[in-house]
Amino acid sequence: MRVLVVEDDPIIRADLGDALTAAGFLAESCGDGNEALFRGDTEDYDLIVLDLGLPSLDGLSILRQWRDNGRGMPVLVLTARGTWSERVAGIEAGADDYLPKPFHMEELVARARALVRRAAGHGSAIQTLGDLRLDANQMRVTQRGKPVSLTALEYRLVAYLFHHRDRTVPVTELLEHLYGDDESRDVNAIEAVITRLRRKMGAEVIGNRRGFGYYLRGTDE
Amino acid sequence: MRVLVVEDDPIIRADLGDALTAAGFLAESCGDGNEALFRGDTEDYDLIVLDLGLPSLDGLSILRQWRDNGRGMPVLVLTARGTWSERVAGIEAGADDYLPKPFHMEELVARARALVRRAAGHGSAIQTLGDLRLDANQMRVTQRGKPVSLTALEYRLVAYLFHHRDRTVPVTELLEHLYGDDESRDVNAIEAVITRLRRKMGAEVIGNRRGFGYYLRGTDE
DNA sequence: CGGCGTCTGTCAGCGATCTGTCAGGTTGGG
DNA sequence: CCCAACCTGACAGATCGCTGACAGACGCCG
Repeated sequence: MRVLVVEDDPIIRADLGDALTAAGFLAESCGDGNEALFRGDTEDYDLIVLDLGLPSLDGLSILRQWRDNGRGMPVLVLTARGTWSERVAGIEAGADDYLPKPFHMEELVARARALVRRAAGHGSAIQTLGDLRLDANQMRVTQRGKPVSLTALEYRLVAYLFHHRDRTVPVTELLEHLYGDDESRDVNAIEAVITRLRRKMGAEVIGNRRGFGYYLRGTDE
Repeated sequence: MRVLVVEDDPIIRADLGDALTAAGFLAESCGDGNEALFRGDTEDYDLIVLDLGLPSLDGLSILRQWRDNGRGMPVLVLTARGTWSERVAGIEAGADDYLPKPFHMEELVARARALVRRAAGHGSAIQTLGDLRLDANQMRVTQRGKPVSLTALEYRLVAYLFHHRDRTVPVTELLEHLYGDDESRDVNAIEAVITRLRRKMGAEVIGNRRGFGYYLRGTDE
């Protein structure tokens, strides 16, 4: 899950990044409005956390431009003053959720998860597929009730496949979402992770369609 | 836009109904938890506004049960006390948005609209032509309901013809699209692929107009 | 600081599958 | 009738995905 944090205050930005990273997101951040506008337009994020109080370019304008350009990713808006008229403005501009400062990191994380979940079309933080179960809150995967011990990277891959269970996910997409675009990784890196995952969960769990990509299937299918 | 308001206080319930009706929704309401549970499970709403403080049955339990039953409609949760831990609980249970009382009706309406808007954004990636069906999500093609096993290249060709079903596509265009411009492939490469496709799907599916190119047609036309 | 264990990307080799090429055959228009 | 366009089967080289081995990176702890 790739998330972009747009926030000018370096300290808050770092805090947000840390919290989201700890929650299993791949967090990138940016403090400049124009850069944010560009990256939101060109890159593929699962979520954007957007502070409205930016110095260079108004957050609402950025959001509006994204929407005008047809970008539909979930956007969680942060703002310092919590008047309801401002909330309405944010939502009308195309925000998916709204969080007034000050807020608890736990709440931000919960809302971030909810947005990603909702975007994926699922209602609950706990999802099951076959005898597999993914708990987004605890970042745990269980199989037949038994916990599967996964590394952070492995979990992110499984979680991504889980959220896109109805599709075959191209390797390029996995590369984009597991690592930032700046990092150049070999396709083989994904293959290595897949191999390790299959060793842990059984070869049947993750399927591959040559030339297309990977997909998840319950082991009891 | 059909919306269900679940709220035990008759006055608030009426206010909500009025505001939503004025906003263009078709509002139904209900004050009892068990009835709400049933209607949410069996009826088809575009949105549900759910008060957590119900006498008979806890709102969170209702929500959780809906989600467990696979009901994915947007749910906007209302609650009296606005502690952040409660919000987290609501969101974790599968709420799509959260509004603490007291709130302004304008904000509720704005959020309701946003939720419905977002849920409507699920454009279908499935196209049909004759007895052929192309699922862009799964990157799969079915014929008369039966899946056709295609390689990546074959799929790309079919998908391209599908997207340009209304015209005859020149071979040069297919070459350009299937391979990068830099790669020099023989026209015969395309012909080979076409042959393989016809063998898999039946010769009638892909037509050719001598000197012009290829086109797709449903096999039952 | 140094040692230790874990995580993870890279490399190389292997099968299996895919797919472009070639060498014909077939068709259709002029 | 002739030529170009198209079809097709066979085949070999290319590609893709899988895996084991390895080493650099990182964090942890004494």
